[in-house]
Amino acid sequence: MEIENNLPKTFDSEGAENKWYQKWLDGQCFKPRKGKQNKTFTVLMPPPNVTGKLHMGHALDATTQDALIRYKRMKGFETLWIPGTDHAGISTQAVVEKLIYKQEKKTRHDLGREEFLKRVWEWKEQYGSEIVNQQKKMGVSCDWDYSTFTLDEAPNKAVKKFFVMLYNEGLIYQSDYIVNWDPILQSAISDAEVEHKEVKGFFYHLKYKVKEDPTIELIIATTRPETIFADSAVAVNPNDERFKDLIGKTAIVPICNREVPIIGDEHVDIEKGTGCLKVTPGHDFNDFEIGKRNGLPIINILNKDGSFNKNAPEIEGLKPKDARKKVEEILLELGELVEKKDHVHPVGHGERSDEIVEPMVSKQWFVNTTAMAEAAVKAVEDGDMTFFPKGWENTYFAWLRNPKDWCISRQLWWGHQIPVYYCKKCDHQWASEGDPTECIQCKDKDIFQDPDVLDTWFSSGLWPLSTLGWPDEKAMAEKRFEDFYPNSTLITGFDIIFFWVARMMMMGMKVTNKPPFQHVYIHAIVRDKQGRKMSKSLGNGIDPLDMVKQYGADAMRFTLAAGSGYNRDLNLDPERIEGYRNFVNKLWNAFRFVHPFLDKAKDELPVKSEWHLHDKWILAELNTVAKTMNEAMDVYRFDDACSEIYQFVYEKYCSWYIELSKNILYGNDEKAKVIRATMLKYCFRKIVTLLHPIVPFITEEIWGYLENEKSLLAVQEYVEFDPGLENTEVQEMMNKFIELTSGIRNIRSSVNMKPKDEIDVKLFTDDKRLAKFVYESRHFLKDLANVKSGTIRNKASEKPRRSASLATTHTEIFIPLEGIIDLNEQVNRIKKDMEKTQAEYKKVEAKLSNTNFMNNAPEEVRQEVKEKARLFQDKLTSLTQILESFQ
RNA sequence: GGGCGUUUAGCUCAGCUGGGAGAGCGCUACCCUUACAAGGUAGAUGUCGGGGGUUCGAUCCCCUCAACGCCCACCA
Repeated sequence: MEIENNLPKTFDSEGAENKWYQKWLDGQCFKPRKGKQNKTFTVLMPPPNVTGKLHMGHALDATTQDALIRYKRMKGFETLWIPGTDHAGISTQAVVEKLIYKQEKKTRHDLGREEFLKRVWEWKEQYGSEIVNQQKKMGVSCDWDYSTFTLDEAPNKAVKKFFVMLYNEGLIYQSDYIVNWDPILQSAISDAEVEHKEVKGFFYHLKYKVKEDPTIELIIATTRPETIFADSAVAVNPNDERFKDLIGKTAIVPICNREVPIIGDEHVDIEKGTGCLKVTPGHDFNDFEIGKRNGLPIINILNKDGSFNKNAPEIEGLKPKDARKKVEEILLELGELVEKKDHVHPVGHGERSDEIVEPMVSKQWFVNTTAMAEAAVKAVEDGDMTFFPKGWENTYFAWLRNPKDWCISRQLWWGHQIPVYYCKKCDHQWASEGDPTECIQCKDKDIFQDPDVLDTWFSSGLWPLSTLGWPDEKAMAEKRFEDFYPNSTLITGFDIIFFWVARMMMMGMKVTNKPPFQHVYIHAIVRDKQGRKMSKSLGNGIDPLDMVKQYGADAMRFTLAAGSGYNRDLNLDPERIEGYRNFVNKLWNAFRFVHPFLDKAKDELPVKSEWHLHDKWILAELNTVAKTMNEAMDVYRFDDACSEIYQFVYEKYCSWYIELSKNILYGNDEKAKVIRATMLKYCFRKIVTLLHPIVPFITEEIWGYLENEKSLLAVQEYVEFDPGLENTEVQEMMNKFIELTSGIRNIRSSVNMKPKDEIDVKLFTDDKRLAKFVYESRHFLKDLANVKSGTIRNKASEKPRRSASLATTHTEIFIPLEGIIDLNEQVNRIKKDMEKTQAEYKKVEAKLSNTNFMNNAPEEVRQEVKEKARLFQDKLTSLTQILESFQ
């Protein structure tokens, strides 16, 4: 019979992507709507940088979040997924500065602050939404009306409100402090933005003379000889027998001949270096502390661009690298350099600029995080917020249990300007949420705002609050702050646990006393197939948009979801995307098979008494999958959810149920046809429903055919476990039936039979239920293994001799082919099977004859082992008899 | 220096509270069988990093060694 099929042989992913995304938007599917759970579920998207281009990390973010939010939406939660973009102070400013310089050879200083900011905004309007369009290609189902930019009015209000709050509590303070100074950005950066890298350098040993006794020469080890101009002391350990008598005397710094005190400080390690330390409070973190303890002066020898200033006249204007050479030369001339040897040591680099950061003392704004960090730790300890996988809380704790004050000022222009004002007349300083025009103390109009902007993470940290309108009451009501705060789950990568997660926790709890989210799911970092980080310099990046174009968004998404469980790396090989594209196509073709019979199918399942054994089986299997998938999705095991449904579609639905349906659908029993068509359709509905959160496009496309586009799958109810569909007996029978069928195919293959060759099969089993099952399925064996005729009897019956045969633990299979087959080959095959089975039998036998095992193992386990032994024995008996038949 | 993690089939990884080693991809043979060659059927492949211990029993728990990775740390 020829069945007409007007569906294309391969799934048109691009067509479906364009069509359905628009339909979802038109249908308002991504807006919150009340469901049967009567609870909300909120996810906040980590805002990508406006300068960004969608990379695999974003794609993974998008996939896991979208799968989760679609799942919860279908489960009947009132879902909200909030999108947005980040102004990314440093990188955006850098991008635009570069562009302007390239086009006009002008720096930002040439343009002035106001004009420069205007240009950045123009750039943002033009290019800032690119990444949003790219996200849409992945099918993200966020509520775009909630979309927020970190420099929008709402976040700006939030930042000011929070800043002023802390300022007035005394938790924000300004201080001369040693900070990491990035000479490229010409700004302070926070500790977290410093990356330590191993750098090859030298260990220099320098001579310092002692003024009181010119015969003594102190040898001091340093990796940075150029900083001697900033030395304000020499320190030794007060317990160091070699040097303790020198404490209180005076040392003379080479080149500049400055006289500095020799002091004793516990910090100095007797073992390390030469035991003598030059103290440079202006350009070293430890020395800064030593300086504070001992009241030493701070000498700054650096300009903002990292070059040396007039405090180091011999090297003024030089950058550190050249300065070091020059100083080395001078020291050599003076005979003060006694040794120089290779030395590898970690050096801090700016995360963004990749330039060596210089510790420098400057006036910066800080947040005292002690109390906030404590609260953030407690929330996780108390279980008010939970990490998935749990192990990541260690990283979180490590950061927050040892909090350092957070340097929040940046000497940039693009960002939230610090809301602190100064009066030129009376020098008063205050913080304000508004835009003051006069000094609040002396009422003079001559005031100015602090020129620095805030660290980007200061505004990101308030993201869960500001995206819901906080602190503006009207906006909060509009955005339903009360309903959607706290968020439900935050999904992000482990690299920003302390940059972002920890700060949101601190800031969210400071404002509301509640953690800003209940769960944090930390997903893997996407790497290339060899486990290397994807980077521009290695050129090993995989562009998600290329992959979407090539294989479809669904394949891309399924691959990422299938790779996302509790692992920390996701090594992505494009071949895997291709593999899952094949799966998507498999699903499509399964639907192509079902499609012509849809008009026969009824909307409701027939009464149970009309269900065929195979119907009961597939519904029971489907039900099991529904259970597992729900459980997996609830704990962010996307990998388990994917493999479960993959397995079902391939191994259960396509390989068996569809094959077992052909006989009926191509037959003459009209009533049976209707029932089977109904079953196939019913299953397909459930399959696409289960799969929808992961592969939304193809499932929506198929749903459109199933329901004649009367509804959208995106807002249907998810499949729940139904105890009424459980049927372990039929599942067990079907497994044995599958084993039998594979056995027959195995024999066919072993005698090199062509698929077209028809066979006669004789089965022998003592399992009566199985015999009945096989008997009722007998017509299907033609389709499954080209069986023309056959019998099924109990094992005591007379069996064919010298037959191609095989035994399972429950059944003996014979295909009488005497005269055609190679008897030796058959005998060898049986013998091999026998050896294997015997080995397995021995293992369990050993247990049963071990009295310790019998005395100690639980009853359950003993029974299991006994049952196994029995099965192996049965199989061995069968195999022995078959072998004898060849005698 | 401190901490975390990884080590299971050629590759990427799963294996829950200990009880017969799994998946996907790849590989081999045969097959264009009327949903699908982006497919089907059958098949091969592992001293579960090394050593020790606890246990009737260890891929799983404990100790130890090794290799690799990541994070943190003040550049003597």
